[in-house]
This record gives sequence, structure tokens and C-alpha cells, in this order.
Amino acid sequence: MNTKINILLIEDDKSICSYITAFLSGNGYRVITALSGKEGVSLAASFCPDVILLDLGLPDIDGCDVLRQLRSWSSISVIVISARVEEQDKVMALDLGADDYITKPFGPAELMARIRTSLRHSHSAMPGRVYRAAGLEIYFDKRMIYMEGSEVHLTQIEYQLLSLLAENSGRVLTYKFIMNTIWGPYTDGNNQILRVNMANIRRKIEKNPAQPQYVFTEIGIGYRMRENESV
Amino acid sequence: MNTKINILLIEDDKSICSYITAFLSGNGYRVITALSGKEGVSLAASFCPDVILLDLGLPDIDGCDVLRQLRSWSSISVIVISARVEEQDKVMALDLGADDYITKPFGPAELMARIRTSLRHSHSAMPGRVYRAAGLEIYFDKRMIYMEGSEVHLTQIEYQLLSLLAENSGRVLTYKFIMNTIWGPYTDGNNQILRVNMANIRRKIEKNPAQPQYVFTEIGIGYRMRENESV
DNA sequence: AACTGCTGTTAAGATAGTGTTAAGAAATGA
DNA sequence: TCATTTCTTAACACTATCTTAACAGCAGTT
Repeated sequence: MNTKINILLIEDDKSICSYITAFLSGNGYRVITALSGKEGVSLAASFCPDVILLDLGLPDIDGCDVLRQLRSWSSISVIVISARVEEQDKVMALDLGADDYITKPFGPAELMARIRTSLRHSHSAMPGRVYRAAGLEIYFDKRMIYMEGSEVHLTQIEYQLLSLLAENSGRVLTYKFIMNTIWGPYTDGNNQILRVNMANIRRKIEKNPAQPQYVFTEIGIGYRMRENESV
Repeated sequence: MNTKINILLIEDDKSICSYITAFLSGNGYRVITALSGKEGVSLAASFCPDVILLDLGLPDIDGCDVLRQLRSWSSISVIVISARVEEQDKVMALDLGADDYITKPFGPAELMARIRTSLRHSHSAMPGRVYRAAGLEIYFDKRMIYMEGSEVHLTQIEYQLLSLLAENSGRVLTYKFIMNTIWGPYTDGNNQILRVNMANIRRKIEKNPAQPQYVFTEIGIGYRMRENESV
């Protein structure tokens, strides 16, 4: 399964194209570009992107017409990018079914934040962060854990603990930090409860808890989780 | 029944308030204003608006905190209004769950277009949707539920609850979120009524309520419904 | 060998969370 | 109005979870 988000960029200015493509691909998105409205509509149909970035100033078809055509058969999120700041342009695009309207110039961080918001709205292609290593998968959005494809049930604290480690996979988290994060700051220096929980987690996810594959002990320091392979 | 759209405006500047209120009411919206963040959060709870317009520069609480508080129990559309044009402000607000971010100054037509877009997003009622898993079928448009082909009668609340879970099948919905969605925000932290309804639902749709196949309990968190297989 | 410091494991009591039932209140409809 | 259904609340049994304690194992040190 491929979890990359697909973005269709409809934009005739090649330098803007390569600029946007560069930082979006650099952030894990797959970007496909269309240099004209016609091409854009047809690519939207064949590639089924999760989000479309549509520049209004296209050479062949008016951007609003592209939007109209898209909306006649599709409800893919469309973010309009435009140099026009006039209110009536925005109103028209939004009422034609655009999900957002950004005026140039804009920064890459804002664009990506607006893409995330659009994905959230579309509700379908929510990426959902995932931890994956060997047979273990953690879906943070669903709060679900699978081992070799079958569901693993963890208690509340066990889940908090494992996801804390997974979100910081590859790094050692000190006992103190973990205790502080999960049990709060008013704990004595005793890690007993942490050890018990770790043993329970290992019994559930490790084939041989004595030789762990996922959560490693750094004696005197803390725990470290095997690096996430899904990035 | 009243079909007016309710808008909550959280904004401390009274002149902006009356300006926005004026043209929104003039266009058929019902507007309620809150002059502080605190008041805004509490009005959001009691008033259950369709859209919230949130100014980030509030006197008492930081706008982002207001957003954070709202998002902890609600998924009402929030359009952030701000004088700050810095990219990082936009990114933060959007990633905290804002649906849109408008920078001052803006025109009334644009604001209304963005409100319409937000409303479109929140009405995710797609026609002819179906939930299907094992022997259970839910037809959202007809409000009908079948178990192994024969009709199952659910009461109003039972149906709301089950369809809420079905629409979010595969992910855990917290007790807080469910309570808030169905019984409104003024509930104490007691889930008793939710448990009773869940027991009733299970008696109707599960073969063995003690070992549910459709609605699972995530102890300490909430409920999760078996993934929809009709997609 | 015995000691020390640290970690893993197990078990049992305490606690909190959940399911179930039933009875009265409230709403609905004839 | 009465009858019926639905909603809410309370009580209680049951289960899962959390916490604590006791002990076993291991490595390094004296």
C-alpha cells in the first residue's frame, strides 16, 4: 500500500511549478503538474489526486471554467492559487466549489498547512501518521496497533507509553522523561511501574520478550524504540 | 423549524463586531458576539453555532488557546480572522484545526463566501452512503438499519449514536466527543447514559453483546466501530 | 563468593471503568 | 385521556486495569 498524498498542480509558469514541486516532493507528497487547463482536467480524471492546486491565470481556459468542469464530476479538494486579490474573484472561485483561495505571494509553509486543512476536510484521504517496523504497525489516528496484521490490544497506559516511544523512535527516552510525561511530575524516582508496563507491552508485541526487537533497554538511561521504517 | 444559519463571532473590537454583525444579519445569518475568549468558548457550547469567526487578538485568552479549547470537544467550523500576516501564525492556526484563515482587512463578500465554503465542508452528508460490515447494513439516507437482511428498529438516540460511530468507523471516538455531539456540551462527566444506550444498541445488533462484533469498547477512551467494508 | 545496582517477571489486592437491569419520568401518538 | 414508547437515573455486579510488593536474574565489583 502506498500512503503518499497525490497533488495535482495546474500552473503554466514553469518556474513556479518547479519551485512548488520541489518543496512539496521534499515533504513527502507526490506532485504531478499540468501546464494547461485542458491537461489539468484530464490529469485530474486519470490520476485521481487527493488535492488540486489550481492557478487561475492559465493560457488556454479560464481558471474558473477549469473549476466548473472539475466540479461537474468530482469533489476533489481544490485550492485556488491566484495573483488576483479582488474580492469578486475570490467569491466566484469559492462559490464555484474551491475549498480555499490563496493569493500570491505565499510561503511554502502556509501552502502546506492549507493542503493539510483541505485533506482534513475531504475526510477521505486523511493520511494518518503511521509507525512501521518489521511486523509492527501503529496507526496513531485510529489508535490501533497491529502485529503481523492482527490487532493487538493495549491498555491506556500501555498505548501511551508505546506511542510515546514510537513517536520518538530511534532516540533514547530517559526514565525520568517517560515517567514525567505519562505519570506526571509528582512521582518518586521509582521506575517500578514503568518496568511492569514495559514487560506487559513486550509480552504483547515481542516474540521473545527477553530479546526484544522493538523496544530496547538502555541500562541506567531509559528505553529506545526501533527506528520507524515508514518514512 | 428555523433554518437560519447561526454564527458566533468572537471579537473584542466592538466596532468590527457591529460592522460584521450588521452585514451578516443583513444577509440572513443569526449572529451572536462574544467579546472575550472565555465568553466565546462558553457561548460556543451553549449556542451550538454552525460557524465560529474567531479573532486571534483577544484580550483575555490567546486565540490559539481558544481554538485548542474548542477543538477538544467540538468540530464546529472555525474561521480565524487575524491582523497577523506572518506565515507561522497561519500555519499554527490551521494545524490547530481552523478551517480557514483570513487576514484583515477583508471585504464582506469574501467573508461570506468563506463562510459558505465552510458550511459546505461541514455538511458532509453525501447521498446514498452506506455502512456495511458482516451482516450489518446502515443506509444513512433512508435512516434504515438491517441485520442479516431484516430491519432493526433503533430509537432516535440509538440511531444517532450508531451512525456517528459508523461514519467514523475504524477510529476511536472519545466519550467526551460522543457525549458532546449527541447530548450537547452541558453534560457532566458521567457517561452512564451513553453506556445504557450502547447496551441497548448491542442487544439489538450483536449476537452476543458480551463479545461485540461491531462496536468495541476502548476502555478509558471511548468506542470504536468495526471498519466499513462497503468502500 | 558475596555484594550491589539495575532490570524483568509474576502475582495479588485495590481501584476505576463498564455492562446490565429495572423503575420512574418524559415524550409521543391515538 | 390513556396507552405506548423512549429517555434518564440509580443501583449493583462484573471486569479490566493500575499499582504495589516480592523475588529472580544478570552484570560488574569487591
